[in-house]
Amino acid sequence: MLTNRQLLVLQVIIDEFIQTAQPIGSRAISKKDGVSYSSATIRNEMADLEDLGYIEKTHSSSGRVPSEKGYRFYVDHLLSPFHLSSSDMRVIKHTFDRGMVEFEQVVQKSAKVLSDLTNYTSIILGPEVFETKLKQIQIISLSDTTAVAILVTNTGHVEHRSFSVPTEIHPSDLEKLVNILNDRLVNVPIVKLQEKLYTEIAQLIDTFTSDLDKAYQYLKAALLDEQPVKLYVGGKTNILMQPEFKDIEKIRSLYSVIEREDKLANILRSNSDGIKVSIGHENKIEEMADCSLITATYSLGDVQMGTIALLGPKRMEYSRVISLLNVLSNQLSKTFNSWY
Amino acid sequence: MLTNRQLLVLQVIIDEFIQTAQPIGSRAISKKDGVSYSSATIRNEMADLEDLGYIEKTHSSSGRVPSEKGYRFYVDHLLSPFHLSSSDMRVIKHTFDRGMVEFEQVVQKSAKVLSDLTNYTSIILGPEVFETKLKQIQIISLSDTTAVAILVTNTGHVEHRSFSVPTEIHPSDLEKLVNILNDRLVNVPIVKLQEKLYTEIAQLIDTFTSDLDKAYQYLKAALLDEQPVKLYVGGKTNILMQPEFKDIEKIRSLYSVIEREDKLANILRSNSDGIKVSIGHENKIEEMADCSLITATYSLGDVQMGTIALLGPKRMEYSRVISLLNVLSNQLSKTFNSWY
DNA sequence: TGTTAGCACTCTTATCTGTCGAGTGCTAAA
DNA sequence: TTTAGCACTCGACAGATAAGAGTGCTAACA
Repeated sequence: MLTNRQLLVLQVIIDEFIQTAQPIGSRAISKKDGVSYSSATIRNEMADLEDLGYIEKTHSSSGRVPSEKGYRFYVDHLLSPFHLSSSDMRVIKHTFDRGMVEFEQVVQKSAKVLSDLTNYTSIILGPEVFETKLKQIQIISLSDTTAVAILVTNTGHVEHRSFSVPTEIHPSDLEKLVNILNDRLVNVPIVKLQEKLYTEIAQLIDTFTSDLDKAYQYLKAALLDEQPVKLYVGGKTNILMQPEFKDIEKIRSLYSVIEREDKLANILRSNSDGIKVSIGHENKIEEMADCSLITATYSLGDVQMGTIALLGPKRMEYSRVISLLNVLSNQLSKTFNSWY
Repeated sequence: MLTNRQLLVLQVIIDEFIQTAQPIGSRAISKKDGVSYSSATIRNEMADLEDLGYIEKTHSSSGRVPSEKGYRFYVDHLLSPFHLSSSDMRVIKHTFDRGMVEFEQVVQKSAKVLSDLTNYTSIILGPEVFETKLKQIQIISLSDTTAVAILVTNTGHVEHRSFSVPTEIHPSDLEKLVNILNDRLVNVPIVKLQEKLYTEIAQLIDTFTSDLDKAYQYLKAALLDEQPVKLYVGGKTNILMQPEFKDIEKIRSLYSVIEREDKLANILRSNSDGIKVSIGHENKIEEMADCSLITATYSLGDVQMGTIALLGPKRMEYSRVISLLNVLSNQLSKTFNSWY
């Protein structure tokens, strides 16, 4: 168990390091407001904190910097509830007040606000098709040989696929087919689509002409194409401003992760609920060992819809960032719930 | 007018510098295959080339590097027609052979191929709405208060907007409205949509009930929202590998441009036809003064559809890159033309 | 017993110095 | 016209030195 004084010292070190990114010396701590001990006393405490693994030296005669264990402790026990500055709140309110009606727009603006306010990189995982249901299928012929299929979900999400139509398939067949599909598939969860298409519908189709079957084969291929993950990243270049990333190699390896949207999406998805903080090596991805990732979820009703996250150096303004994510995830949930 | 020997020396310097990124000395040139003069002779020629502004020294006793004027001359006069290696061709063919049917997919894969093959950053400007025509408008109600409007163009492009519907608007009104719109607007160029909506349609609506007018107001707002530019960027991190960008400041300023999609789109749009090379300060954007940008266009029939570009250091493999862009822009045009 | 002052020690950082080598420009000879 | 030779320039690199920040330890003090 840490003594009160040790807690104080640890807190000062981390608070200070978060601001300056420089190792903190005993003298600097003893001169801080609220600290009434001499530098020698502080030195003793620091030696103990180092033994316990909460802080580290960068070299044998340097000041101390927080270790990952130190950050973890800080986040778990030392975080004071933070009140967002009124200017922060104003910016957020202002963003959400201008009555946006489109999903992408809301998410994109949110990502921008987040990265602008924090100078970190924001990542938002768009709504999963999970639990969303099919509202309608439409097929529109563009020419004799091409058509575009449009799927609309109950959340207002639109997916579309162009596909080529062999000339031997008659437009009326397509139309019939779409009617069948709409009959059978409306309100089916998107994740069940594939299954339904392969069993129930396939059987039904069999009872019709072979022309219809051919049309079905084409449409099926178009509909079941893997759907890209919707990921919105804001402020990618903010990372470049952080002094811990003055090394090009680090930037390169980190960017190589950020560009891999599928990987990133998986990481974000792993957060089931609430706010989660991953510090340094707590991140499963080796390349993110120098970063912290803070994720929060937003939802539609009771259904979790997506994830919103901030990626920055381990030396993050945890308190502020967590408050911001809280406010923003609530805003997102509120906005979406107001729509449906 | 440059002598043949000067041409030779200039060519060797640029070829060599493109490969090594190091200043080239007279001795290195004289030892090259195809050069049968002593280093002293080369030195004299180099002094002349420097006076003429084609090459520069990095310091008073260094080897020479090409100047922008030198690159310009190289691109205009010294470029030998380059034949793509068979492996390059294979990669491209392989990408386009797998029967893609969707616009976004094709463009995205193209961007990836380009950046992978060159280790530069590829930028593709998606099809402009210019000249595309409206194929169909659909409105699908999601709930009592929300609906999504879908526009399909003759090029298979799909745009959608969610919007909220006040309860006083009856679904049947919306339906009527859509029928009117489809009647009047199908085959109207997208760029003319706004105009038409404001004049012709507005008048027509006036003759109906005021309910319809209200629905129209809502729909109009949804349809006329500014449409985002479609820009696909591949291999952003490739820039980090170039030795000329080992300085973080340069990366930051360059990335700040790449992230500004609207700005980037404007630059690409300025290329009207064929292949265009912008070297260093020839780029209007100050931040791109250390880069070269090579753009090519692709088209549907006679109509120019979009632009495809590569961004790299001034020290680019111009010959290969130009060939690649040629092949790829043709492939794109061919693919799209085969669809419609 | 907890706290503090003092001091030797360690390590980083910046600056300066001298040396080496690559490359040039010029001159004179072939 | 071409080339060999040579003095000169400049950057890169390796030590050397000094300054400064910070520590750990010991002894004195309350």
